[in-house]
Amino acid sequence: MGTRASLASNAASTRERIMDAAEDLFIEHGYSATSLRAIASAADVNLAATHYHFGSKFGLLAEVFHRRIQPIDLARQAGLDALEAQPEKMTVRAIVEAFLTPVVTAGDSDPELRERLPRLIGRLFGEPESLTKPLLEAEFTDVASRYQRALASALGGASADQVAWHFHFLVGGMIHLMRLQAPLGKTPSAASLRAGLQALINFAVAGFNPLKKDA
Amino acid sequence: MGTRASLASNAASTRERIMDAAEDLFIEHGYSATSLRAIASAADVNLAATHYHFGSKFGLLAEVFHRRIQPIDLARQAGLDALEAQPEKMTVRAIVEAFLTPVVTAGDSDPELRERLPRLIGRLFGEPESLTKPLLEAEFTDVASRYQRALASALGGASADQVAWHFHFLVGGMIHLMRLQAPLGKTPSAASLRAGLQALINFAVAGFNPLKKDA
DNA sequence: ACTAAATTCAAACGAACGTTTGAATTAATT
DNA sequence: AATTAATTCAAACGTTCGTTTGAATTTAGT
Repeated sequence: MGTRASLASNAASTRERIMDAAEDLFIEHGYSATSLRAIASAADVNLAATHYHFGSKFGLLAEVFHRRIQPIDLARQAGLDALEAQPEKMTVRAIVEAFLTPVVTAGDSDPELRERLPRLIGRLFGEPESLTKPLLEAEFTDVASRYQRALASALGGASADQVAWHFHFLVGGMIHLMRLQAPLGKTPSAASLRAGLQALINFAVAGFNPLKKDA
Repeated sequence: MGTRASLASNAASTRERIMDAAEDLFIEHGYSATSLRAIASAADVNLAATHYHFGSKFGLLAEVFHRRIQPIDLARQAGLDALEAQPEKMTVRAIVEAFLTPVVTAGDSDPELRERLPRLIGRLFGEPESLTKPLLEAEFTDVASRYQRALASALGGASADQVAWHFHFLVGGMIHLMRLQAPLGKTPSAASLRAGLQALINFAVAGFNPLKKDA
């Protein structure tokens, strides 16, 4: 019996069906409340296929997450690279935009992805830390601290601690935005993700303002 | 066999031990990943006691949540009542403070509570909506919309939609603040909840500013 | 002290869980 | 066509889950 798939013809089809179904169910019910049997059933594959392709339930989660977060991570790195090449454009607003926009633009080509990606991120940040820490440390910690350094610089050398707090709130607003069907009383009316993102950008840029030093 | 406790002598002791243990474990591992056996064991009570006192696992969660959120809810209502009695003090900052401070002041008397309360709230907002919706609708929706109305008024009649978006981000920042040991790269150094709350107040007040109308 | 209600307890219920097995089947290689 | 590897499959592994039962025990009321 093979231990892991490497490259085969229609194996990707099974793998992808499992990942798609898992993503849907993780979003809807969370990780712990989603069973591999429910995933296999929704994907119309045999239960054992989940372990054959992903090794374990957590391994499946890791790949589902990686598939979505990597493009965002790369876009964020590229966005900061582009700003660093033109230092005169390195404003707080530009940095905030570079951090936030990949979340929506990553799904520009695929309408289905555009809907699921934010919800997956919102869900994952809500899972217990013991579950998410290894995932986020692999693909979020680096870019987060890089953006904090850029913000501190653009703010004229503001305190790293204060920048870290504000960056926390920016991320918190982003995550909360990605859970729009969320428990906040009435949801805003024309709730397109893009409009919410623009509001968050304005909110965060204005929120960073008090930290600015004239230097 | 009795169906539910009403008032007895040391029954409250068992009830409270269960709720305390459940709170700890829900915070640490989330709702689904926490078993009633683990709760009963941590509380040093018989497994069946959980069903005797709370009816079901969800019933236990509901009471654990209610015990913590109700004082905050009442303080928030009282804070807005006080501001409405003195309309000249009804500023954006005062409203934001009235909304946020109960989260920390509610635990002023009990140091243990001060540590657990924010983490419980942070955890609960991260649970799947199907689980939290009935809980939050009972004890959060009303006060949230009341604060949104107050903010819209203090901002000189700003658009309800825009206020709703910004209030979303305020709540998102609050929740994220309450998960400080969170997955954000390095945690800010002197991370007392009160310092973070002050930073969030400044962030949010500045964030609401662009909505202000001169009217 | 007696009675009745409230509470605790050990034990078990059926169901669902993640995981493993080993044979059957399909695909790739020579 | 023969051989090997990759994948799918039905079935079961042992464990844990939320819940229920009914008797034992403790507490409250008279």
